[in-house]
Amino acid sequence: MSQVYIRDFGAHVGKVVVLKGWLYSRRSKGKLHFLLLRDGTGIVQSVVMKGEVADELFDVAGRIGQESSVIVTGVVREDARAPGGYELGLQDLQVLQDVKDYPIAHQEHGPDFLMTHRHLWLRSKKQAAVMRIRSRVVRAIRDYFDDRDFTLMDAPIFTPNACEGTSTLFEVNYFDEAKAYLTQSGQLYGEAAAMALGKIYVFGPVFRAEKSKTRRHLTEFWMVEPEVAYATLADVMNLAEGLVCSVVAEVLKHHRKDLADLERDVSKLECIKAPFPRITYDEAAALLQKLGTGFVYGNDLGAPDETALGEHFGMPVMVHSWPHEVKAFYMKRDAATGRFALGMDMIGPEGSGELAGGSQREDDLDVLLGRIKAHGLPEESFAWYLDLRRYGSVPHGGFGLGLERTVAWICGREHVRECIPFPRTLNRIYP
RNA sequence: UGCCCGAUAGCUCAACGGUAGAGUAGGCGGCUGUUAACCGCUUGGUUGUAGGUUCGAAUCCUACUCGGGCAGCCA
Repeated sequence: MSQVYIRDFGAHVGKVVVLKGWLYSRRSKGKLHFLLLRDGTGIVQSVVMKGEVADELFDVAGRIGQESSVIVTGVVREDARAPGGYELGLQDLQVLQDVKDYPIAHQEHGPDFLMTHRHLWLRSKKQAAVMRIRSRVVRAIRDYFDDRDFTLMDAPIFTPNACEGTSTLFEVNYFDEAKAYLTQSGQLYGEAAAMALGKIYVFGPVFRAEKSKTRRHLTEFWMVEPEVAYATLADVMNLAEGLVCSVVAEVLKHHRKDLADLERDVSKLECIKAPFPRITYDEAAALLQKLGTGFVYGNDLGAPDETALGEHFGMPVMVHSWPHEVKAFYMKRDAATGRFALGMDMIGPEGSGELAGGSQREDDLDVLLGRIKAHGLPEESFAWYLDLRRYGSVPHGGFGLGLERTVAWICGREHVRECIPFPRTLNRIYP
């Protein structure tokens, strides 16, 4: 008789099993207790009937508090009245710790309270479901690239200077008198890696010190950044599209129960199939005029514009060929006019915002050098990056996909702070 | 950083110038199939901080602190 996880109860009907977990909640009815037990893989109802167990054990079952740690022995039964279809007929109960006054109740709580108790909030059904899906998304991302012979090339987290020269960076001390910065993107290192190994991806945490406080922002978040030698903008879009389709399919395949617990409308995910709409910036601008978002041509897309585009298509939409003024210095421009940067933003549906951004990179040494000067960036800091254009430069490109925004979209969560175990935001670094 | 909103019981909220209340959680009791179980009783408060107006302030005013939403910036 050994431990069986709740997830596997269906294969143990009629058998006596041991469940090791915690008391999630209880409903008592006189000579009958219904204990909802959780073990990290799910929640199951355990039935304790007076007369079927020792009186003292029955009393204990009716007394222990929420989140008490318990080891329970019982018979797995199939029963339509039980949530999830299975229940455990309790025979023995061992209490490791009887808990009093667990802070989080089964009721509405405010965000500040929940975030302060994040270490406990993770035990709740929906949060656990989000974390399992997050784990699956990471796995699906890695599988996608690994299956296509990409090499994982981790970029450093300490960097000597800004990667893109735009975002506000977190500054840290780096030994005596030296300053270092937490990376905001592994892209430039990814480009070096792609020149060495052809197809690579960087996957790790990045840091942004901008004082953004919206439901789409974290100061520390995870980003996957593939980079491919000899790739064009179209190749980059194909890769991003394939990745997102694969991730959504994997979540749908393995997490129906979690999505149901999250009350996610899965029809919104089941329709996510290639090809995604691809429109130029100019086409997006014309569409936004028609949709009446107040968009001004020449600007970057604002949050309301992104939401409108996502609503209009009901699919991730890739907006490409941007006025170069609104895009980063390292993006290549179109050969015909030189007006447009060969960049793309993938905008998710349902208000999830920009899920990914990528581009074909500028591969000409002199052009890139000119851009660095024009942007007032310190040339010496980019010496190694310029070497990539000096020694065997080739067309190449890649994108960065925000993990938490992707998870938030798939899980139907309003806020990205629910989509990382311990979020770091403008106003919070505890717990 | 700008604009807006909020802070009252452990938690979620009500009371909007006149004795601070409910639900929930906790405690006690009842109930043999509950699904946020239900029923009865009950503990629980320096109304975020500091000042001001007033006979009287949770309520009106000012500042501060903390938090939330939106925008900008971005993934």
